[in-house]
Amino acid sequence: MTGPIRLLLADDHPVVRAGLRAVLDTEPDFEVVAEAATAERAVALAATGAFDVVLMDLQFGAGMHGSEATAAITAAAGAPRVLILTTYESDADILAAVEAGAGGYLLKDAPPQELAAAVRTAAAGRSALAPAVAHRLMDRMRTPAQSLTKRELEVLQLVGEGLSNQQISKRLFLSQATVKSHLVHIYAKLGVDSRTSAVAAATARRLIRR
Amino acid sequence: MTGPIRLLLADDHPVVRAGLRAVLDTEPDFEVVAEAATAERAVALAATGAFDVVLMDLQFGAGMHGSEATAAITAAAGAPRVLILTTYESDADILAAVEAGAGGYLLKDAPPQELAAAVRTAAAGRSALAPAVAHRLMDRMRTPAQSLTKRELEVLQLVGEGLSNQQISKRLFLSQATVKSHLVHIYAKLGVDSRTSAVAAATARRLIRR
DNA sequence: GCGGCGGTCAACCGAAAGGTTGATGTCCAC
DNA sequence: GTGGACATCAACCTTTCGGTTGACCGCCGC
Repeated sequence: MTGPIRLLLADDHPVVRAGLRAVLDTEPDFEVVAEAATAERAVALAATGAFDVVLMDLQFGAGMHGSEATAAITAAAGAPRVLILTTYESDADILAAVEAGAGGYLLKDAPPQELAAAVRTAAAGRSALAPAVAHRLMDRMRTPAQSLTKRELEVLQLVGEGLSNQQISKRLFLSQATVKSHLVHIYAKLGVDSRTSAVAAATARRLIRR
Repeated sequence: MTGPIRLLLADDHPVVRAGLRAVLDTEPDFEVVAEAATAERAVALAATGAFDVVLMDLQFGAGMHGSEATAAITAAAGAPRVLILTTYESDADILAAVEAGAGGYLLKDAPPQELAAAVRTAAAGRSALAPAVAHRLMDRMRTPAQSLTKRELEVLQLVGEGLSNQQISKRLFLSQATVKSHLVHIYAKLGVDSRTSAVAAATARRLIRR
């Protein structure tokens, strides 16, 4: 890398953007080139090819979700690396982000030097994971039997939001039979026997976000 | 007020503190005197009397909650004004903050100039509310209190822990008919039609703890 | 190629939950 | 002491959910 690492900050909170800029601009090898207040704007800016690393929030107030934007950005050839920077770590979020092609997953409570190190790691083409996130992934590897699949987490997340099987089937373009099938597997893996206890168990294990 | 407005920033995210500092330090009449990464630390610092306004987050990663800290700070004579600065606006959060003596309630997605204006408003002894928050309070005034009774919350809490009506009835020494009766009232008050969506709604409004 | 896994769907049944009506009793406020 | 809010329970009915069995397909690894 000849020049500085060129950064795009994507977060809907002006204060967070200012904080990231303050923290990262002091690093001599970084250059914060632009900011985006929406995921859509981040996708558009990233397509210009003017960035090496995108720092991407997951939750935007409205519109596209961060993981969708990540997928859109990384789909292009010569795309910048995308670093997820969010407040929570749930299996559902982490899997969606990795699936979307994220080059790292950080938590907003990270100290500045950890943040800077992760950006350099991502810029170098390696994966940058927050310790808490890495720990969760290791746990998942160790016990693959009782871990939920991506699809199961997707269903469980919607259950946690209070949707009925009918509503979930429509949201995910499935039949109710398939939703029930997933739920049966989920119950077995979590050792429960109802949707409410599944949500309680999943919340306790931070499998889904509340 | 003779000197500048002296500020204390209380937030567990280094990035957010840096952002607030960056945004507020550019105002000539503000002086960010100190930062606190925990609510406990904020209470201790506020007691020194070296501040005019405290910018307080509600959710800290661990330990005391922001509304508890607010109550502790405002209880003292000659206490600084406390401005809540958080991501979400739930009825329960807002009420707890007002109850605790907060002098304002802002959302983190506020533009910097709105933030600065709110700080000056609070320093002058007036109440500073974000438009979205003010709107919620007006809504609450218009619609009569529809709050859940103690017994209903008790039932809802158990529903949230994943118990069936049968299990709840045994736990509370009731018939299933009574449990169902409570649930019907709960659904009506929350505007939902299933136990899972009731839990989701109650969680979002911080009516029950998870 | 074959088996296993993940994802999809159908049909069926019993159990649980949702919804309604109506009733009793207590407590408190006006 | 009358009305209202809260809590308790019963009977009844409809809908949803939980559980099972069985099936088909695509993908990946051996």
